[in-house]
Amino acid sequence: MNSATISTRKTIIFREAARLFRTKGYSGSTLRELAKRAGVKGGSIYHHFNSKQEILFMIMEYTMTNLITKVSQEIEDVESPLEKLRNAIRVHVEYHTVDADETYVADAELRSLEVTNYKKIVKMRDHYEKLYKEMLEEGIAKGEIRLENVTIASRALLQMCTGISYWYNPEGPLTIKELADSYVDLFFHGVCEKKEA
Amino acid sequence: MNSATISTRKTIIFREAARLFRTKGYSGSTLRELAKRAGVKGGSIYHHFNSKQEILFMIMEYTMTNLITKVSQEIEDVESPLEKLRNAIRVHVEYHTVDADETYVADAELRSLEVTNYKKIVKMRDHYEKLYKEMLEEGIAKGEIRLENVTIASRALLQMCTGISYWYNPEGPLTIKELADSYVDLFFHGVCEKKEA
Amino acid sequence: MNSATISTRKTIIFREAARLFRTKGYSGSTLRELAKRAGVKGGSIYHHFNSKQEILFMIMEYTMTNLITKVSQEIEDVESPLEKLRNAIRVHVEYHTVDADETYVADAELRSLEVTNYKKIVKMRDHYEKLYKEMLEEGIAKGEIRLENVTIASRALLQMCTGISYWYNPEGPLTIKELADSYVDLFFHGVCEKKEA
Amino acid sequence: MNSATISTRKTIIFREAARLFRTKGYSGSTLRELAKRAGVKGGSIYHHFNSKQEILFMIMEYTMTNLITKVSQEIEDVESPLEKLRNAIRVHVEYHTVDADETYVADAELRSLEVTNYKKIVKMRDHYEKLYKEMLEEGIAKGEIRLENVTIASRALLQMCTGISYWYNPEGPLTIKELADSYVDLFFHGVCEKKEA
DNA sequence: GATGAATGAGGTTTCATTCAT
DNA sequence: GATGAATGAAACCTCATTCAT
Repeated sequence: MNSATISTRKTIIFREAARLFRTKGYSGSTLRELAKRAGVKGGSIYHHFNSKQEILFMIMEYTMTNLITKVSQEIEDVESPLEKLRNAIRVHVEYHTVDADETYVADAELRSLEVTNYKKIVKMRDHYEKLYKEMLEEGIAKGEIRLENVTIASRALLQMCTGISYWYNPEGPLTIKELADSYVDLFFHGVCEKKEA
Repeated sequence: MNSATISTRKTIIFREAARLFRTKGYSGSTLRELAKRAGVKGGSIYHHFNSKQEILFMIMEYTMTNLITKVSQEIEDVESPLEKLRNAIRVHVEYHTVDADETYVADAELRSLEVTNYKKIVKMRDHYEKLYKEMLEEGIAKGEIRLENVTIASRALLQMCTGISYWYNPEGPLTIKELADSYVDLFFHGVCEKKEA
Repeated sequence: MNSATISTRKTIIFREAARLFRTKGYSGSTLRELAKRAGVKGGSIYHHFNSKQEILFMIMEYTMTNLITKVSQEIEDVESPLEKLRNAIRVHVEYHTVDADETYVADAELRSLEVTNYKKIVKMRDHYEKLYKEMLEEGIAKGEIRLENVTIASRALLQMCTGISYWYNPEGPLTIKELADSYVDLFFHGVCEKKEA
Repeated sequence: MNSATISTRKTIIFREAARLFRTKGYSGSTLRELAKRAGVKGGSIYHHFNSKQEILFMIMEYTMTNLITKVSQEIEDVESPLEKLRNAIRVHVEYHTVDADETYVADAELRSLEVTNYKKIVKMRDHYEKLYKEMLEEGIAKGEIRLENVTIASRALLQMCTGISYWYNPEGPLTIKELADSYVDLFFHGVCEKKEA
């Protein structure tokens, strides 16, 4: 689903679903309301999707695929681990402000997935998390990063950055670039003025 | 509701509700299942709570009250802003591992609150967030903290620490103390070895 | 149940039940609300009555007994059929303003009775209606009343007079006596100025 | 809802609802039974009506509209007040035997209406009652009617005539015309043979 | 492709009633 | 006599899904 170019009915439903699921949660959303928002009547959704669950799954799969692809591309040819991390954070933040609905849903609705779908998405999540762990480990190996627990750190980083889609307002004063820079700075150097806090 | 001492039927329902809401979400949870888990029959829940919504609200109110009280006490007589922050983070982390179900729900189900309840809880959240902003601002004023945007930083901190209740397993290898220390270290100093990353 | 003298808890429940059933109907009334109005807690009602249905039945039986007794006494030693009718209407109207709740319920809730109770009350109703039919027939026999259909007339009369308990306000301008006189006049002479309308 | 011509599922539900509400009262009726009587399964009713309350309201609104329209038309071009009254009573009686279920419900279930609906129907009732009061007043003005209290008389008349829908059996011996004539006669001349009763 | 009607399973809630205290 | 907790049946209503048109 290339949301940039084609805007068929299916795309509209997809996007409205993300928006609706974000607002009311998957269980709290009804297909009737989705239909209304998408400008169709009740059962028409079933011409495009086989079930409510399928819509959710496609949103999450689409989002995870995008995240993995974008971040992978961005760090592919970079040498420095810190440079990689900086790029990754920037792309992550950016994407969480552009497709804020989809990323919010992908983050919040894991528990609403049926078991088969759940496994698929968890696998993608692990893959994505692994990208960060590898960057951190590489940084440690090269002496650029000091860290006790890579798992905690990568989770903390992702949690903190993913949270952006919970509150970011594209019409607010902050540009995406400033936001990304703030997060990079925070994660790299913390808030203390001196080392011995 | 003092969950440590009394364990009436109401307390049991309360706790099972937190556990259930955490697992399946508020909308995805049914009172039938809650009743079964709490060991009562269907309608008996309504002797203790007026509605499903009320249970949710009580969980969130209880959690926010606890968080505000605990953190306030912990920073009350402390001089150094960094010491305050360290204590606050420790209490926050600790509480998110002790009442993990309740804190998870309090974090994730804001959107499931009806408008009146929503306003009350948001007010408490703002209060709680303000505690952190004030610590950060005090730290900046005293030259112990360098920071561009206090709002972003406090949100990032809370998001990152709150995330603990999403994955922490009390039977895993990490002690709460180690966990708290890791988060303090991360937020204070970041991951970079040197300043010029 | 002598409502004039004793006022035990049972009497209070009885009266509040009539008031409640009148306002919300039998099916629309709950024992919890009745309990609250009567100043007791939930299940205490069952110390005085065996079931909700029993309360209803007692209200209706009490009312019909009263009506039959009062009217019978009032016409017992009277010669003239018209005088009898006048007295009966007066008593009927009077009682429908005094025990307005009970009479309203007795009139409106026949359908809420279970089959055994239903039969008993219908028998009393028929008895009561028969009193009026007999007065009318006696009046016809003595040439004081002209009428085509005694059943229709007695029903019309009772319907019209019973309706009082639907709207009569004891604090309004009309006295009970004026009201009764109006109904007697209406039923005796109609509204036409001349005979050939 | 033109019950004479179209007979869609919605119309069927509407009519069965009137019949059911009449038999068991609004509160005493269940949508399950209504569904069964209308030949649909449970929730299907909600494709045609938004709630049980809406069905009740529609029955009452439909009935009051019909009554007002029919009576208004019938008296519109008539000169004599008594002739008007005669026509009005005839139409009223007729309609209460034709749509006996609906008129019964409209009469008996005022108290089951929610506040907004209640106000609307009471307004229509007042309008209808006013038609009768005006006829009576006009008759008094022209010297054709003698009457002390127009309100009492119009209420007594309506109560007495409306009562028909409580017992009229279309398969019984009485034709509608005879019935109407009896009521007109009763209300016009009363039952007394002579004036001085 | 779209729609409106229908379904049936299940959701939250209510309520008469029972019973140990 | 009174109470508060508990029950279970049933109430109204919702909703994902199907299907004939």
